Amino acid sequence: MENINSSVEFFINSAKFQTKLNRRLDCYLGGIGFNEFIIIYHLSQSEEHKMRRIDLAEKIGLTASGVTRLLLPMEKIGLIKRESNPRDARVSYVVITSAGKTKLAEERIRAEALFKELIPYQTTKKIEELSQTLIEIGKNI
Amino acid sequence: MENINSSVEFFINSAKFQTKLNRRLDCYLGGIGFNEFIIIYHLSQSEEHKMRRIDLAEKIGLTASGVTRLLLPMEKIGLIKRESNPRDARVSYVVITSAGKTKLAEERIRAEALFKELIPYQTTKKIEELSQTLIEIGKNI
DNA sequence: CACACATACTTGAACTGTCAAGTATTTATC
DNA sequence: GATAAATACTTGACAGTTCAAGTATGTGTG
Repeated sequence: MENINSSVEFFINSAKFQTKLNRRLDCYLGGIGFNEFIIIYHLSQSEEHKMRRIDLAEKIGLTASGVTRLLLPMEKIGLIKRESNPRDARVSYVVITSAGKTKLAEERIRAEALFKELIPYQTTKKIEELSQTLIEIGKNI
Repeated sequence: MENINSSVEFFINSAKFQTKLNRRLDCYLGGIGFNEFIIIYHLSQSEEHKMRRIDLAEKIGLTASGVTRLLLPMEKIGLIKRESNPRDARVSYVVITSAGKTKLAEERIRAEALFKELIPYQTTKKIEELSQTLIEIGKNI
């Protein structure tokens, strides 16, 4: 198969993969969607457990408005809260709450169990390499 | 970094990658979305250039209802048409029209140009490997 | 043959995320 | 220090997709 053709097939495969995965994850995780999981995951990894909305958007690949809308229900159920920046009134930080941390710990176990099930044992090594390739391509998008 | 953790990161990366790509593609292609492109692509690859809706759904990873709704506007602008199956009245085939083939040829050039731009030359080989791994994992979802 | 079950598709209601435009604030320039 | 441009975020209108339920048709079994 020629090169260019295989690149089209790759992007088609990848779209299918993600569509199916999102659907599976959204009903698999307990009451939160995959993107909500990703948000509390990134928050927990960040210094001081807080991030600016715009940085969160960049981190997860959504638009700023997507983040605004995603955070709304998360704030309502208390997974995150907002905190203002005294030096810049435009900014409002997203802070993970302790309820959010608890939720993350729970869902992380579920997510890891699913991922382990999905990834065939012998490809575990490849995954890290492939992950890196996705990051590389992602930079160009 | 431990294995399980890296699997979480892989799925997070992959989600980000796809979110960004979809956004980019949907405004890049001329008037059709990526999924519409994928549909006419698969139709053109299939025998007799037609498929059952349910098979199309499986092929692209959407639900049956997603396909119904995606095809509606495509039929309206004449990229595809429907054809009934004389042996089974439940089925309605999706057939690519000649306008659809023309559109595919046009958009395929645009898509290939973008993909070529996105994929760094030296990773072309890795892409095929990645593609294969995604298919493998996709089977388990 | 009748009946239950399976399959193919569609539809209403809801959800998620986009874009474009709007607000508020900060930074840079003259 | 006034004004223009940039930045951070929100909002209204809308597109795309899901789920659950509904319709129509087909298949298998006693």
